This record gives sequence, structure tokens and C-alpha cells, in this order.
Amino acid sequence: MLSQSSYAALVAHGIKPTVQRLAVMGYLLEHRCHPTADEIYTAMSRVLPTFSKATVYNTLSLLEENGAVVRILVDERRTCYDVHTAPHAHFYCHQCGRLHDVQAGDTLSLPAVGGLPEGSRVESVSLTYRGLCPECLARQQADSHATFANP
Amino acid sequence: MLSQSSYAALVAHGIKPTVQRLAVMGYLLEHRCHPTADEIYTAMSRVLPTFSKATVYNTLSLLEENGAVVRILVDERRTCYDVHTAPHAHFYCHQCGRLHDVQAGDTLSLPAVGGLPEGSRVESVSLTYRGLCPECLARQQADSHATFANP
DNA sequence: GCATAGATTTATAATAGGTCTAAATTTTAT
DNA sequence: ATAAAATTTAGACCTATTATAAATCTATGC
Repeated sequence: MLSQSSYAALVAHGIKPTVQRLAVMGYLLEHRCHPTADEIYTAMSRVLPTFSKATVYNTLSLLEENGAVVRILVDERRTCYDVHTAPHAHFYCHQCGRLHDVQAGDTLSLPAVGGLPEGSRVESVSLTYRGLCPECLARQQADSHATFANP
Repeated sequence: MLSQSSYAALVAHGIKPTVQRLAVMGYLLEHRCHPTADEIYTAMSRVLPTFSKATVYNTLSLLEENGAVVRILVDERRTCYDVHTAPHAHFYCHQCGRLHDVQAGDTLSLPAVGGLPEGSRVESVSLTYRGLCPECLARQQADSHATFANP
């Protein structure tokens, strides 16, 4: 059933389905919390130890070129991937590094604001919020109290 | 006069001005087209060959932590820096890699749209457009014509 | 069914951007 | 002038990603 939808996703984007591509797509469909190439590679290695890192990168590039996946450059430490390709924003916690989806209303479908280079072709828009997530914010406040208490 | 404003910029952000920091800040003030750490390092090496890569990275981190500079993660190949810290958007051409400033109107000062994690603290917002700049768009169209003419 | 060409995957080497460390130098305070 | 603290330096190191070339798989014509 899952492999079925991986299959559908690949075919829908004109990508020839191979075992490896189905596995990568399947992983992305099951793990929608923006995995990295390395997370995918590690997970796949457990299942089929002959999977190669190069294949993961090749496949992710292929998926991205064909619009089956979106690349997210938010965290300087990581490049993340998302099968959720409809326009949406992200909230990035620079403490724990987690990346949350955010509904962006129509902000992202706004016709490009003035100031874009004259005659350019806009292909995508990304909107990212950065800050501290509730958990890290709470932890930080707790820590600063503790520091006051035990200097 | 330029070193004067580098000086002012550092002091304004509570950063102790050293020769190296003044040089990095000076470079950023003169080159507002989003240089990378490596570009800064190369340029500085020419002037003072004992400048170290580590110093460039240390200095850029320091400047960023103190809000004197903004880090831009748009191009998977590069991390760029910008002294233009007031909220503004960017247009990134994925062909030539150039990064243009874009006036974003009040989009960026919008109170965060619904859907942000409850109780989180937003510290910054970034809005990026991707696509082809006028030059690359024209070149691409010219190329495809050429291909048609001489297969 | 088999040979062959083309596509895909694999393993590994190479590259590049960035970080870490420890020593050297400079600055600051006394 | 001296000692402590901060900063810079050089270079080793790390990690993510890309490149390369061989091996394997797939599809197709015979």
C-alpha cells in the first residue's frame, strides 16, 4: 500500500520506478518531518545494506528536478527534503534544529511584490521563520533560573 | 572614511574593533552583493597575507551574533553575508547564482500567520524568490533557438 | 532465449566549506 | 613591566556532497 503510493508518486512525476527510488520515496512519504540525505541513507542501509550514498543523492536530485520533492535550506548544518510540495512556510528552531510546517495563508501565492528584477521568471518562493520553539524557549528560561539559583 | 564607518558599525553593535574585524566589516560595507566567507578571505589575503581563514569565520560569527550582519542560506553551494540587516527579501537566480535584494513591502513585518507553533518566539523571517534572472532567461531562450537551428 | 546497448547503481576517491585546537601574538589591567 | 585575558594564526580535521569508473541491471531487437 505504501509502496503503491511511492509508485504512484514516481510515475506521476515521470520518474521510472526502481527499487531504490521507491525506497527513497517511501521513506519520504512515511517521514514527513524533513529528513536529510544522511538519515535516508542510514535508514535504507539497514534494510538493504548494498544501498549506496551516491544513489541517495542521485535519487534526491532526480526527485527534486522532477518536482516530486522540495529541498529545504534552512539549517546551516543540514539540507532537508520534503514531499509536501504545495507552497507552505517553515518555522525553524535554531536551538534544537527541528523544522515545523507552517500554513502560510496566501502570503506565498501573492503575486511577487514590487522590486523583483524586471523580466525575471520566479519559479518558487520560500518563507521561513526562525526562532525558538516552545520547548526550547521553556528550557532556556528554566536554565537561566537555575543559573541564578546556583551560580 | 570607510574604516570610519566600519568602526562605527562595530561599536554600534558592541563589538571591540580590531584590525581584522574592521577589515571584514569594511569589505562587507563596500561589497553589498552578498559575499561569501571565502570571497572575503581571498580579498583580505591580498592586503594582509597573514589573515587567517579561521579569523574570517570567527569574525563573521561574531558579527552575526551581534546583529551586525545577516547570514543568507539560499544557494546550496554558498553561505552569503549581508550588512543590510533591515528586513528585505531576496531573489536568487539558480542559473548564475546571483542574489538580488528585493523590497518586500510589509510582507516581512506581518504578524506571523496562523500555524506557527503555539508559544514559540520568532526572531527573524526570511522570504526568498527563486528562478531565472532576466539575463539567464534571455540566454536560455537564445540557446534553445540555437539548438533548434543546429541540432 | 540471448546479445547488446543504455540506464542505473555501487564503491570509493576527491573536493569543498567549515570547525577545532593549540601555539603565538596582541591587548588590557594592575 | 608583568601577568592575565582576548584575539589571531596555521594547519589538522571533519562532514556533506560530488565525481568517477566499474559493476549490475533492464529493455529491446533478433
